[in-house]
Amino acid sequence: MSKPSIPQGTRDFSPAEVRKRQYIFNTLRTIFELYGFQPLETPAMENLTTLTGKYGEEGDRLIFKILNNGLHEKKEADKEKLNSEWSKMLEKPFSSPIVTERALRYDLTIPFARYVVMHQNELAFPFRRYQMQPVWRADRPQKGRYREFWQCDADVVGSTSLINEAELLCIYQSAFHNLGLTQVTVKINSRKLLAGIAELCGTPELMMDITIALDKLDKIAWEGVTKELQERGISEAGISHVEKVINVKGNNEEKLYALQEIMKDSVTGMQGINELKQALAYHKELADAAWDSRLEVDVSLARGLNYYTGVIVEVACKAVQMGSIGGGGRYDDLTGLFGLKGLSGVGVSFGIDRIYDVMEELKLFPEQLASGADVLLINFGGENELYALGVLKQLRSAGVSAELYPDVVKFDKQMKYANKRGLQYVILPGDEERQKGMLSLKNFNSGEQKMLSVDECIEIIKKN
RNA sequence: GAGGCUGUAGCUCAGUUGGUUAGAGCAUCAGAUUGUGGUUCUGAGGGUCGUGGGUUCGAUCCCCAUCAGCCUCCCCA
Repeated sequence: MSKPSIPQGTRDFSPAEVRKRQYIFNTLRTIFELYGFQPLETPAMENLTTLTGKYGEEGDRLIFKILNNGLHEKKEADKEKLNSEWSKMLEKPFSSPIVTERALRYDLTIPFARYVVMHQNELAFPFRRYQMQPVWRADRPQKGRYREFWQCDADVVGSTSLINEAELLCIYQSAFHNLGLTQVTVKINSRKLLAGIAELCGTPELMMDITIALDKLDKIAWEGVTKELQERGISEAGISHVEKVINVKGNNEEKLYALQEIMKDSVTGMQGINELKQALAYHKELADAAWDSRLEVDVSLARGLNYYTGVIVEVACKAVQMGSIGGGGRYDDLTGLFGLKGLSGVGVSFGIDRIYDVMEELKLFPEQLASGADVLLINFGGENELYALGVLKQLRSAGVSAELYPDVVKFDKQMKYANKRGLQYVILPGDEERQKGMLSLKNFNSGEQKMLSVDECIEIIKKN
């Protein structure tokens, strides 16, 4: 017999971990609902053709594909085809519907776009939805990177208003505030601003190259970026333009003001700046002064996914060495990929596994999440067992979460069980208690024990 | 796709410059204590030293291969 194990990059979540994760989910769900977003769930698997080509070349490689069933049952003619397709797959990155036609969900945005197109006639636009489900990526696991992880997304489709951007920024800030996660920075930029930079360089077609190089600024510093820009074919004049842009300092207003001067010859760039200004202006009206996460215009922010077209955001927590804990942006024609033109969308994503890791490292989970039921009834067997069942019923109908030890085993074993479970109270329904119609209630934290009626027990337990 | 580190009890890890019977802590079980847990004491069980091969009189240790896990780059949540 082999040792039991789980696939690389996946995890079991033990009770205490699930409680903490639910705490995050519940916090986010409350906010999403408060902002008027509706819940949506989509299948764990999608047709492979729905996913391929949406995440770039690297993304395609990371899609978990599902092998078709019943390959051995194919007719002989099909098997020849199967063999040749299989050979191709061994030579190069290649997929064939005869071998695999389904794949695990890679993110929540593309399935959402697919859903919107399929249900366009039923939906009231602008459609606001939130979705909290696992996604899978065939990446190599490392710190903060899993092959199965959960995303919580909020998107609005069918509206170009920058109020949406402002609302989503508020959702981020509100969520991190409610989770007690400080030292969070929400970075904001615009793809149009990046396009404007490329225009200024005289090489608008190299926007992606400039973007990718610029994105590495905090890792490889300006010198490294310069080198990379040279390698990617940007002229010296262009590089000096880029340098001017990234050297813009100050608060958000000052930065945008300065960028306006630099960008004045680029229509697209100016558009990006104006959008940022407008989004921030709306945000100012909507934001709560108590939220302490920073909102920072960062022209080096790029975002990998290639469907973004407008404002883009990314969230980082400076207190912990960890990749981004969230990201998002506007995509002008996402549903166009599935044949529905002219619908603009904007959304944000929370990486809840990373948020969990960060909160764990910073010890931000509330203490009381750890415990489960409130009280254990000791099983003394015989008539006492029946007496205990009656008490159990009363406790539960009063809303006290309670359990009876199901087996008649040694007293100290039952007590040890209660202790290990971290329960607050133990009730001893023994001979004496039963005869008096009372209960002994023991508080496990103080060690104090009293003979009480059921109602008194309920009152004390509920008060705690 | 490239590179680095680590595989010894259920868990976390010692260990042997190659030697007979491989250890500790935690956990588990039993007892001290058959209606009082969390503290303490006593005892017990538990290992193909990741797998395969090589060197050797002898390998958990050295060499090669392989698998798995962790980490870094790339990319991302």
